[in-house]
Amino acid sequence: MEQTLKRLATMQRLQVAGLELFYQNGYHNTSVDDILKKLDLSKGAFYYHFKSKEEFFISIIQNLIVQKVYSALVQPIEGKEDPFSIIENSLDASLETAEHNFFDNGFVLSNFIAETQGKDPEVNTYLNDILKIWEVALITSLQKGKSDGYVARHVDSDGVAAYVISAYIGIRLQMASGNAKNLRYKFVQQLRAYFRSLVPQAIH
Amino acid sequence: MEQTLKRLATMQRLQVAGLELFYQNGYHNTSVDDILKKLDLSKGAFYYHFKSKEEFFISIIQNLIVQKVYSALVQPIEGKEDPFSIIENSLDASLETAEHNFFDNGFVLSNFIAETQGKDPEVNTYLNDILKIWEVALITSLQKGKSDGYVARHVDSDGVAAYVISAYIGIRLQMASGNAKNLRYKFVQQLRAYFRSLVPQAIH
DNA sequence: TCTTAATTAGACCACTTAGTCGGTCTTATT
DNA sequence: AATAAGACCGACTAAGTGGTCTAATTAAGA
Repeated sequence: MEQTLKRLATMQRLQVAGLELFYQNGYHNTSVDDILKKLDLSKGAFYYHFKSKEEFFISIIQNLIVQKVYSALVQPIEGKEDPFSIIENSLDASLETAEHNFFDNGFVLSNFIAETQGKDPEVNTYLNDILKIWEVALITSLQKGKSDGYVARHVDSDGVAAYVISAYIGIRLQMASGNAKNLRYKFVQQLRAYFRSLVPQAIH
Repeated sequence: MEQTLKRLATMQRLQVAGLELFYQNGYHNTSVDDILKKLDLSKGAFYYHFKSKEEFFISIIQNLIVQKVYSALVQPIEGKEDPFSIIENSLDASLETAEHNFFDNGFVLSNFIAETQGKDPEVNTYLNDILKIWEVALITSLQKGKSDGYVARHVDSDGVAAYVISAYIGIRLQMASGNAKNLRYKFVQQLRAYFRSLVPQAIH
């Protein structure tokens, strides 16, 4: 019992430090030794808990990254109100934390997807699965919004979801290169203009 | 004279092969030897023409990538017609070539920007400069569109440009993970809806 | 043809990488 | 206290890594 706790604690420490370094320097550009040095641990410890660097990365994806994305982008839009406003709010909130994070390096998910494209197909799959979760949540929210009269009937929910995801990925990449505050403001403005075109028109 | 030609030819061969491999496997995940092996050249040849791997990469960026982006995304929107339709056309055309490229790994520029974020600040700067060129072209086009009556006066050209770039970056990343054709169609649909909200309203 | 310079070959160096393995310490069980 | 299992250490290996250097080859000009 105490044992398992210690085991999990060490694994968690490794994963947290690993994610931080992978996110900062990229997966291929971060060595296992880098992570170990940061925690004053040894090779033995690492390979006792994980059987390879890749498996380690996958465990990070499935434990930490899923969580991050879910709590920041999926859960907030599971309400019953106007999809457009709750989506806008969740994106804006997420951009705000990015803006105030001095070491922001872009959207974790899209960075890793870009890096593992072609190479590392297995890892890439796990990452895309997370994107898919977000996509489904968006689509669900939009569909419900139709029944509730918030979203125009003719709207293609799939298309809107893909477009929203695209825009978010792109703006995060640009924000990481400076001028985050300004970009965030512009983004929300345009997102709003876009959403306005998808609202049911008042009869006149 | 013959010399210079040969020199340039070899450099070009190295750059083309380098870009291909960097694009496929990432910059950090491609060794100089990989490139050399592909061309049956030796270390000596490489370091005779380029003084380091990084300088080599920068030369690729400034020769090949600039060209690619310019001819695909900047030049096509330098017309005098409706900005929205020429922008839409240039993006669609660019997505079409991506769709039909079986080895599409996403948008070259954004992939490299993501990879060199934090690490490799110099390289990152050169890449962002190219994005900037595109941004300026978009803004110019939109501004001209206002005088010509294609774009509503109240529109924030900077914001629209940033938003268009974002969306394009994001959709390219998603397209690389399969289902390209469908995504392209959805993207253009939504882009059109968005643009409609930025057109001057007919007086009624 | 002889000389000189441009270009390429490839052995070599110092260093880093992911992963292994025999051993050690620590904790739980009897 | 004795035993066993869990957790960790750190030297080591084999395969790369970017980059250097000398020698060989090729082409140009006299």
